[in-house]
Amino acid sequence: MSTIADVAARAGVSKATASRALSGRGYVSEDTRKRVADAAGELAYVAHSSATSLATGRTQTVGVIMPPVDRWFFSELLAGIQESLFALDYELALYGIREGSETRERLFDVVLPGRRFDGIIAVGIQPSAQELERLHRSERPLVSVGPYSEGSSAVSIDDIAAARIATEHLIELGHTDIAFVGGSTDPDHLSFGDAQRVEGYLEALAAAGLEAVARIADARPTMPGGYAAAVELLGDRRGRPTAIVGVCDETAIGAMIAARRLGIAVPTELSIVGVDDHEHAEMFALTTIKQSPREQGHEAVRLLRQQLDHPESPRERTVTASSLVVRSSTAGRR
Amino acid sequence: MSTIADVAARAGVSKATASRALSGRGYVSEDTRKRVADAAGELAYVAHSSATSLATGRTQTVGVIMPPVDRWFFSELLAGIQESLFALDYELALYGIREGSETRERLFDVVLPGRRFDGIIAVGIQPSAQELERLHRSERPLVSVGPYSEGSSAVSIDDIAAARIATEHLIELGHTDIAFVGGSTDPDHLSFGDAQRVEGYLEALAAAGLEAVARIADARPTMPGGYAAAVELLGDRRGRPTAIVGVCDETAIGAMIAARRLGIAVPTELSIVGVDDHEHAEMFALTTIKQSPREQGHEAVRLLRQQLDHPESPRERTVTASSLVVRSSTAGRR
DNA sequence: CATTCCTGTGGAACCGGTTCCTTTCCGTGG
DNA sequence: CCACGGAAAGGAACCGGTTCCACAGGAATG
Repeated sequence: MSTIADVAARAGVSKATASRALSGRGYVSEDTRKRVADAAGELAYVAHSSATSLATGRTQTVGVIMPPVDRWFFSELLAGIQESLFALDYELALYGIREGSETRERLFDVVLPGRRFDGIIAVGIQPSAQELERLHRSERPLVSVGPYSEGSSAVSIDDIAAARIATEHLIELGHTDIAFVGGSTDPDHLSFGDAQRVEGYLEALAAAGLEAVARIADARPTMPGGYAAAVELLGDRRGRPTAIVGVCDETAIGAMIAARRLGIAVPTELSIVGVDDHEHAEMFALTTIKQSPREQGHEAVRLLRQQLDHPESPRERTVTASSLVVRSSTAGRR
Repeated sequence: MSTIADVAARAGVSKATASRALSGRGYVSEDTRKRVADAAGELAYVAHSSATSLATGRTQTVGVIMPPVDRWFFSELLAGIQESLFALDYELALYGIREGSETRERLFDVVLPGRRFDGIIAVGIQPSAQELERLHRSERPLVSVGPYSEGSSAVSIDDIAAARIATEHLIELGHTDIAFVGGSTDPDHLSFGDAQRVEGYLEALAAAGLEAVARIADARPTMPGGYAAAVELLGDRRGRPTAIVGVCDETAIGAMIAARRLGIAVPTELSIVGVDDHEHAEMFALTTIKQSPREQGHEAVRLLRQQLDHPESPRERTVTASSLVVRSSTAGRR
């Protein structure tokens, strides 16, 4: 492995000049620049990243803190972040967060102050006041995706609006008995965005004077979760709702499959609407609210870069639009 | 941000002693060690990772090269890798590979020689001879998951056996007209493991003297992919097969849903078997071949660590077992 | 013609750790 | 009593870059 000293020697210049020639900063004659470039090429020289980081104070790495990527939304988001970072020549250090706070502690106590990265994208976590304080002291810009924290940039969907629009769509179709699948009585078990979706559902009902009939079924935000919850919800033939709002498309699709198994026709006997526009939504002809997690990933990187390049620029908050996509899982109430 | 010099000054010792006290290497009196530890605690000292890397030549980072995590298998695998690396105090640098080889080139030309990580886990890619050569020259251990390359450790499922067992199961049930969903006529479009699954299917048929009736339907390894292929395959009422092997569970589930839509009863009129034991397999009562991608992730890290700690140790190849899980999507031929 | 400015380059310091080498001190064995 | 060995600690070199500063030479300006 060759070092910049080797390159300099071969090109017959000093280390300083070689460094300038390669980075393009400072005065170097065209002739010298070329000689250095050739020497570097011949030696297949690549700068040692740790040395560069130590000297410059920048690591060209972004830390991404994220829940398990087993949900479509997160995997798409990660793909978006990856694409954008790659285009900007940044590395991506991935940190998973699980239930146990052990991970989280170590992240904030050791990893962050280790100055391993220039900035952070935190997905779906709301840092505590103490954690925010640490972040702030570490002087590293943070962009959160999902929850919004004072003093940092954020990109989020308006989860309240999304669920409200979904619910309103059903109300407009004449439904009055609309259940929500995917809530949780345990607030710790409900992600920030999912909690807001519950809220949006309740808002829409209240606006239509239907708050009294609100029904929230617990379910994990997965297809089996939606399936199980729907089996229970729809089991009672007379008491069952005429429409369902799923906390996300996975849940909605699970409910849809449950309905089919129970012999309940969708959409004639039961309307279902989801949120996300999951890649499977089209196959199931699911009416849903479209989000673009991949684009949110791009946006998160854009915001982070803004702060990396211009540390004094104001924090921004991007709220991405969501739109209703009507397919064939919803129909007017008979 | 405090440095080790600050800690040393506060504890009244030299940098060298402070370093030894904190790392636990070399002679330090118990008394001094404690003073240094206290000083470090008071200053909330955390070593600068770039400085440590530069000095030691180790980055405590593992590069993970992986296809998009939108398939369940890969997201589980990633989760497994993450868990194990975290437990070992290693960072995880994630690199996505997409169709375009641009990513791949940059990876091998710039990222690898930049000595950003101590070792690599490559998932589902078969490095070219030239790439292997580079890897070898960079002296960084490689563990591949999936394809096996000469001179590196690998963890893989026996994909051939998996598909063979699935197909044999159907043959034992009396099926003779068994289609495979999820092949591809374009070999570039078929991952290494998926190609082996096609092979296993053909092997089983051949062993039963059924090679003449082999039918391979093109489909992407996703639920919609399986759905679309199955709709076409099952559309012809008289020519349709009595059993289907899916290249993976997603495809198999897609086929299952297609069958239901077409009014074909599973398993009485059509048996379906998948490969993976996807988290949704149970909900669909899908008979399948169980893999444990998460454990494969753990295993990959174990193999890598082996090489990091003992560079001269022989390369290992782990082939994880797969077992048939019979649920209710398969039945004897009527 | 003297001053100033700008370009091009090299020497040396620096980033923040780790580690080699040396010195001092003390206890032990011959 | 002296030689020796091991514990404890410090000084300095080193890892491989970047950048500050000094300096030389030529062009432009007054």
